[in-house]
Amino acid sequence: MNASTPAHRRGRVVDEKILSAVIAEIEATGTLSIKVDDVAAAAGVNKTTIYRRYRDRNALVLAAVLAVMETEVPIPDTGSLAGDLDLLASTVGDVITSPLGRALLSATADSRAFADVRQTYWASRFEKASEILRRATERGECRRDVDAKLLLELMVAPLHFRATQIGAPLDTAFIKLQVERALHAAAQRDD
Amino acid sequence: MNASTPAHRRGRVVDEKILSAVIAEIEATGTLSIKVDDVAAAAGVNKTTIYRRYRDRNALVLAAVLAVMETEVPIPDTGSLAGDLDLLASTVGDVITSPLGRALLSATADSRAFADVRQTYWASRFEKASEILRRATERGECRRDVDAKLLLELMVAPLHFRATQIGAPLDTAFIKLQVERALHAAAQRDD
DNA sequence: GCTCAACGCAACTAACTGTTGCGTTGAGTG
DNA sequence: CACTCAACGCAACAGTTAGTTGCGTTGAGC
Repeated sequence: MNASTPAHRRGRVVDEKILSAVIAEIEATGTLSIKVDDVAAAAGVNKTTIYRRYRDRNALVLAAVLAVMETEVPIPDTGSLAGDLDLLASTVGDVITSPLGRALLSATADSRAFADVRQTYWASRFEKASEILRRATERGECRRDVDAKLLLELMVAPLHFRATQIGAPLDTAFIKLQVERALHAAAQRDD
Repeated sequence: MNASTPAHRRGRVVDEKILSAVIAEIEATGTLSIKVDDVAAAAGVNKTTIYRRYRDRNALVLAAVLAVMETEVPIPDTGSLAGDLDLLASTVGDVITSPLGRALLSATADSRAFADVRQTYWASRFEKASEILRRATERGECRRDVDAKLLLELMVAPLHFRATQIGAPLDTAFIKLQVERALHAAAQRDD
């Protein structure tokens, strides 16, 4: 990401060891409140080395989180709007219910920086997923005046709310219901 | 809550001072990660006294949160389903966007106990608000086979998602949109 | 084989949580 | 009024974790 980094080969190897250790630790504990000492031990690296690269623990966790979020999530292209939304909703559901996902989405109040990360994440995700609606419009499966991002937001919101607040399992029936509501909103008006 | 508490009059006064100090501190910092020393200072009470009543900081915060949540929220009764849902959505929006509400709803990963609190809160809230749908059904404003709790959940979810994840303001237009979607779901089928 | 940045290591400081022992206060009882 | 005993204040303490500092060690590249 930063081509200006001179850093001997050692540097890059250590970077990866640290960040993957952070992720492993977050997944193991289900919390962003990980201990720097644990990360150092898991990465086989001294604590001092970590603090030479990151200002404080927050910066460390933030870097690891950003690294994960940069992994591209493929945009579904099944040939039909229903298929695309179904696949997208399932994928989002998986992310939300995974240990790492839950830790990321729930940790918020303690850091303004993470608020930005969340907002950027969803904005980017909805932006890219809008491609689904664009293709659907070309196929005539979708009204031309549909707000793609809003439609996606309203489809994902119930999944997120149920997983984080209600605590109920994200069963396939519930996911399917959200997809159907989205399809209904995208459908041509009959009146 | 505990009738077996003998406690001289001093006890109850101190209880209230402590809990309200906790709430004030949460509102001020926007976090549940408050410092016990600060609470003690704000309550004009010694730290030891707090630890004599609550096992640890988590128990203290939990008690304060529960005390707040026990304050009854009035169920709207405007005479129309649209009016009731509009008022309900606005109230929920206010809660979600308030400093205290945001702190409560976002703090989650660090404590299993808080997960139960959230679930209980929404379950209780939707249960009581179902009365709105029951009255609407009696007035013929609502289909008889509507799942009241599900309808309310799907109306609230976008508000919560936008406030906590998207970070966008909860403007009246967005709230009104959710109310209209709920009304549409409750409406008699025309086919 | 020389150099210098990256790394390891140990010993700190600082902040916060939770504990302990003891002295002090004050509401209820005789 | 005097006595009692639980509730409270207080100070000092132990334990954990974040973050720092100074110095010795290593290893890639010239």
